[in-house]
Amino acid sequence: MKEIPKAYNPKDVEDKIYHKWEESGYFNPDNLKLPKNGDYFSISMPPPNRTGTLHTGHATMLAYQDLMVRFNRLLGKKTLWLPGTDHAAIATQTKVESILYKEEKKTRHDLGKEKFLQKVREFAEESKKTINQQVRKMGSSCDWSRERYTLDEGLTQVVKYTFIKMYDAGLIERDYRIVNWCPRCNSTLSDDEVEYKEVNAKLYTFKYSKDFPFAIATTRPETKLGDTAVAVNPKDKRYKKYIGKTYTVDLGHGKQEIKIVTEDSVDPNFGTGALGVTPAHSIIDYEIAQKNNLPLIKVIGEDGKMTKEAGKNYQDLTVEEARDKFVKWLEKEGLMEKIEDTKQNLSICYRCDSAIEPLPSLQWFVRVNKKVTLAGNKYFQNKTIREVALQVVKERDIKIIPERFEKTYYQWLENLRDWCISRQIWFGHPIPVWYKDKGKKNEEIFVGLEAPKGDWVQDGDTLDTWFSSGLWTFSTLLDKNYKKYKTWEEWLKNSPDMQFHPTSVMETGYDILFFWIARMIIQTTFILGDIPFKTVYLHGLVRDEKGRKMSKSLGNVVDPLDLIEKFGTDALRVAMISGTAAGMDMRLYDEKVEGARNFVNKLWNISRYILSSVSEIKLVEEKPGPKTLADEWILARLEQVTAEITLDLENFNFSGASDALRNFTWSDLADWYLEISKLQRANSKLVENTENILLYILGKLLILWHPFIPFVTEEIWANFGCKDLLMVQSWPISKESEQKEKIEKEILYPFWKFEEIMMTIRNLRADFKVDPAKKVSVSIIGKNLDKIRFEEVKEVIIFLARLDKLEIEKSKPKNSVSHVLEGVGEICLHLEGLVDIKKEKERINSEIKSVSGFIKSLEQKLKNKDFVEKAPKEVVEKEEFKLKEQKEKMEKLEEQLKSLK
RNA sequence: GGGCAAUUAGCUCAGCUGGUUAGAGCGUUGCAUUCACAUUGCAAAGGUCACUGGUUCGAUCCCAGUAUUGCCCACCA
Repeated sequence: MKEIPKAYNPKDVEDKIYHKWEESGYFNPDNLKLPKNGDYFSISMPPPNRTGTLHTGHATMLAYQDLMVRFNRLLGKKTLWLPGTDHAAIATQTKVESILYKEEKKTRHDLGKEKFLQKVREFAEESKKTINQQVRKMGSSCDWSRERYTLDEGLTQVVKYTFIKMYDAGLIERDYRIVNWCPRCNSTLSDDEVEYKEVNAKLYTFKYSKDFPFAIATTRPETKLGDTAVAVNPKDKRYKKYIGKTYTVDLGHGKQEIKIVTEDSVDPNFGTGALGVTPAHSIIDYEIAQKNNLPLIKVIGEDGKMTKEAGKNYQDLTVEEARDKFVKWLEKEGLMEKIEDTKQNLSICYRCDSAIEPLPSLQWFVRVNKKVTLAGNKYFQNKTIREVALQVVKERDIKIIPERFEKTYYQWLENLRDWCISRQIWFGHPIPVWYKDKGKKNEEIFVGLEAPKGDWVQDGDTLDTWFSSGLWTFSTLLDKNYKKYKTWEEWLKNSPDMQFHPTSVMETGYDILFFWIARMIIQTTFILGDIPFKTVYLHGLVRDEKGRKMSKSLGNVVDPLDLIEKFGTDALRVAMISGTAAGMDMRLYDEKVEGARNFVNKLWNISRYILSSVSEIKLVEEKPGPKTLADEWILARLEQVTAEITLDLENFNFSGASDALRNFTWSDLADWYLEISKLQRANSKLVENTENILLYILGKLLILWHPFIPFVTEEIWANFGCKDLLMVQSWPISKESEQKEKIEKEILYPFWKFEEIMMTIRNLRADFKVDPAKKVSVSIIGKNLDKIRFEEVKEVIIFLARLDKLEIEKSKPKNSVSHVLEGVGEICLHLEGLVDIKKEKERINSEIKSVSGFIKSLEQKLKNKDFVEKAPKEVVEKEEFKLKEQKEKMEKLEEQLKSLK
């Protein structure tokens, strides 16, 4: 007898087990013993931002990824899960700025660039430590020896090369365009980094001047100081006569020319139907201006204040001040017609929630609509970035799960504008561009890895953080010692770890489909001429109990570490994976994790029962021969559930796999076979074999559960006294050829037989036979079911009592039960009753009709060559099996019908 | 405005290309329980699969429409 604690206590084992794993070196694929077929499986961990701590989103991704990684490692594949962190330029800088202000009431400018960056680096380093510790807490089996950081030397080198290559190909250019400007972050943002918020606003309707023929409406009067046109719908009769004319107006800051132009998108029913065009401060207006060759007047500056061009009266005022002043002026001049309340969709910065100010600025852009041809690149042959990004998904080089997100992705690509990649942030990858005589007429530009000799000044901006994240799947696999390689091409080609590229799966939340997934596809196809990953699996977002998004202001943020503290990592992992479907949001709350914890404890006690009671603890690797029907049944169920969850896991149906395994473990194994085993072990002829079966099943079960709940399974495994760890055992799957035979002989037969008995007993169902004498007989026969589950047998009686056709009273069911209780070997009940032949005939006939229809449709399906050839084997086999089943059923029904006549 | 999804038990959700009796967890109710496990066992109650039509021998599933909710994108100046 071995002493095992009554309840599983995760706190006692988790850290200890993780240590064991880490020390074993098995996280590193170089240390795995591998079979000949060299299949690999790799995942790049989406690098958490170095902004602080782990949240539920991270916990979710870690649970899913570790599940896949452990499963594939057990399958014997060369498995790599590469961890790392992201510098998250804007997010990290913002965070440090707010800490700095809170603690010292200083801004980054008070400190100066170098000192401030030093602070950010320290903060990022601290965050990394915390995060890595928490990633370990989740049980992640990632290879720490390959850990990377987006600001690593090697990765920085890749970023530079990529920039240069894209610049040389003409895909990156510097241009003066309207950008999204965040006055608080003091930086540009890409279109995807802009969010929207509905706010109450005022809609002002006014005329530019007394002699201007009609009024316009706007929520932002102060920008009208920069208007150069008014756009009307070409079909709008009211304004037809003014189209093409130019008016000179004075808005109190000098003369300005307003031209009347047409634009299809103008809604004649909104406001006055006339749109004041401010080319410098609205992207739409900018596009209208370009079509009509209108000048730009920049009235708002990067600091969020009015510029010189806004006129003396307004210069240096904030936007709000300028608005008040201008509105007062309009009212005084009698130009204001009305002020109404309205709702406005305000654009805000996704990091700091400040209002975005669109304004023209000289920035670096990635051109998405320029056709390029790259030597040796199978994708870029006279194609644009947009076309290639579309192609790889449309042609299924990359598969997205769930599929519906492919459509979302296409839509994003259709609306895609050039990507602004320069940021006026200090923390990040400097842009590898140098200028001579910057801003002067004879300005020279140099794009390269290092500063050229002479009087050159580097671009002060940094790159969008997603520019470096977009390279993540391969930049992390390149040899750290890049100096070893003569050329960039050699580095890409000959780095040993590039054997893991393209990565097998990219697993992440659907919220960064555009931010990240799309960028990786764009950049990787450009640089490597290859895809970054074969499959994208998108999980949903974690919400609170009421389905709300977690947010600090609501105070409903769930800390995964709290849940781990309360229920253990394994429980949290199961809770996150079960009861969800791909891409669907999930709710997380204590009760759910508690349920999972209870299951983990159940598994613990199953093994406690087995391990503490067998005469000898040993690993039984060969399947013991079954001696009873119950043995046959449980072994067959194990095979069946193994096949089922293997298929589920391969098809990314994680929730289905965990449900199936849980049902097998709890209902079949614990509730049935373990009870039966107690009786079998009382029999001296069966005891040894039964114990072997228990040990065999437990061993396999631990492997099957390991990807889901690695800690508890590894801890139980240790009791077997094996040298090697559970995490590197072999997944129990038999060879394909054997599999088919097994299904016929070993799985189906005992499964159905025992299942039938259980069904009969449990679900109050029995096999009916109607004989010519109008009598119904119900019989239940099961060997080796003696003295087991008497409660269940009671149900049979209750069932019979419910069939009012049967003369139940006479058979005294209660006595029958006691009779059965005492009986040994066989349970046999026999009851008789009357049946309505007419109704029975009708029932059978209608059933025959439906079954024959079913058979017909199945036969048709199997005749269809397209289906037989294209559908997966399992599906075709399943259909064939169904046909067989239905034909048998048909025979039975016909027999029944005959017997009624 | 465009798109995507959801609507299944009191609650949270599964349901894998249409097939006998629609499932699970939690909750509720009753009973049991020194024998691996109260983090337990056995059972019960609880569903017109949102609604209306259509296709089919057969629809929770496919098609059309309606209603409600959520999300994404575009954006109203």
